[in-house]
Amino acid sequence: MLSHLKVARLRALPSALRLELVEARRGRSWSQAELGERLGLPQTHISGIETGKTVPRFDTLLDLVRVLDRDLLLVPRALVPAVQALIRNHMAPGDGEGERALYADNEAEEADATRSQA
Amino acid sequence: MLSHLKVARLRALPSALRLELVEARRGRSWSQAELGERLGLPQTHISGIETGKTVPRFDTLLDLVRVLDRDLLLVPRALVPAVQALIRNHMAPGDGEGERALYADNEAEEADATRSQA
DNA sequence: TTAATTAATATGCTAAAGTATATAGATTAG
DNA sequence: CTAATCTATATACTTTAGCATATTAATTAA
Repeated sequence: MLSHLKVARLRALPSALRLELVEARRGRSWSQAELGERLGLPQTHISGIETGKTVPRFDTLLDLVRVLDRDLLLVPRALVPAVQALIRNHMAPGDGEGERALYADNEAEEADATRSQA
Repeated sequence: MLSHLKVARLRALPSALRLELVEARRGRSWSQAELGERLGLPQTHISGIETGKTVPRFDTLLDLVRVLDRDLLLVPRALVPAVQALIRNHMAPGDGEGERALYADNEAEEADATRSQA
């Protein structure tokens, strides 16, 4: 039964994505409190998201990335590498803006693999 | 017009995204229960997400789209149109799969509860 | 018609997101 | 040094995602 691979649930946002968020915020010289004000979120929540303490709802994360001039797009798996290349190409090499990587794959990160099946 | 509008919080996933999820699932001839089994989610939860009753956490939505052979990518705003074009181009016209639109912008969903109660 | 499948809804519950506040540990400016 | 800023953490509280279950309605087939 190899088609029964259960998806390991993330316990936090992928570190690459979190890094992107922090870099984008700092690239604008915004403090966590400043970013929170623009979103109507407390500074503590921004901290929790950036440090991986909480997994935000999709709407929360969407608001967050949009304030940082980004968007979350639904992309067919087959096109992911192409989109990644597009983004990398767009980012000037050695850009001081802190625009670098994009969040791509699972990375397993700190997934809680333990899930008792009935 | 006024430039700095407060970010209106989504009360549900954008309808375009929800539509994509439903079409992708049906394209694979999966019932809500079948999809839920693969994710470890109850059918009722799938229903709630698809109908806009609940906003899933990011990890939940990520699991969901990945089972449907898609991914959520963080894309710089300036590149959103290019990525959209890339996706549209990739979708062959008349493709048997339910691959059509992609989720793009806010759309001002609002998602007022459609109370079709009896 | 009956029976099975699919999807939506309702209730109750638990876990966690989200809010508000205060504060400690850094860092930087004075 | 003090003072201010930024970030992480802690506590308490409210809201809601998520889980389990049952039910309703609509569809589909026999």
